[in-house]
Amino acid sequence: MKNQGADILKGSSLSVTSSRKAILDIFLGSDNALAHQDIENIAKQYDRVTIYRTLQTFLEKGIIHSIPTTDNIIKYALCSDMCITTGHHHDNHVHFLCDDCGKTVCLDEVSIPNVNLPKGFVKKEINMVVNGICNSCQK
Amino acid sequence: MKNQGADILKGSSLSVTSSRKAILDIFLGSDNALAHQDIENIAKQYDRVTIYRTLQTFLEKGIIHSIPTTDNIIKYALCSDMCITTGHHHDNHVHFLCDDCGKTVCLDEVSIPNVNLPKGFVKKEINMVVNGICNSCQK
DNA sequence: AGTATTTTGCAACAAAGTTGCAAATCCAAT
DNA sequence: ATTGGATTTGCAACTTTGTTGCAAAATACT
Repeated sequence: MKNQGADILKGSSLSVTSSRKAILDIFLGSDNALAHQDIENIAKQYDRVTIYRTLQTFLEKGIIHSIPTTDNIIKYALCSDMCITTGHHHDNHVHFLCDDCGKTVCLDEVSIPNVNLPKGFVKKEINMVVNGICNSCQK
Repeated sequence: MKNQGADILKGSSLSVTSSRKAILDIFLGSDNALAHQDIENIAKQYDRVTIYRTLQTFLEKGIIHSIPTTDNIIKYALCSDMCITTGHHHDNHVHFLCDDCGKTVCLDEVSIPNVNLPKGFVKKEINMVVNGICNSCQK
């Protein structure tokens, strides 16, 4: 557990740098998806540009995935272990955006149902984002 | 049909101005969803700020809806007649984003399937965006 | 440890979005 | 149709977000 971040980086054949470890640790320690801005606020010691490039790299390597949300802020979350180890994305889960606290979470246990598209449309990827009130804000 | 734009504006108790009519006409004449930038390119005679404000107003009045897409560009499309007349949103259709031509279209005939959320989560709105190849780019 | 490669931070820039305010436009009531 | 009040527009200035090139620093390889 000690060097989980470094292990993930090595596993994706990325060089292990302090900024990458720090950003990865932020994701590992967060229970919700994070926007670029969130990372910037927490990892103040690193340059804006470095954070942009790191997130980009993580996306390409499949370490994180991006979530298109209705509040027009791209959020990122760690991919499940399976994603990282196989290199294939199985982001087949629903995302939830709380209208109250604004947090975006992966509902890993809720998989996206299938849909039938009209003739001529070929499906490659599906994103499903549900807005509402999350379990913490609920009362 | 002549003053469809003006009628929609009056129906939403908005004053009828040339920019609003022009932007509404662009939507009425388009078969796919449009980004702010698209509008700006077509309606060159109007100020950027006016377009931002007009889109904002249309959103608030429920004349258009926004579609969160994976390409990180918010796109807007007209709401169905039912949306506008009832004032309630029934954007219960799937959106399709073509990876080839980049167009985003409403699949009005494909409704979003239901999902069961974990205990404590209350669903208010669902967005479903499918990426792939559209019927025009296929072949 | 020494060298080649990769990554970082800085500066400068480009694009996207916001705000305040005066001038122009629209609407409603004479 | 004209006038007066409210709304909308365009401009300017600004903030935020994202990008690019390059030299210095850190990392990896042997």
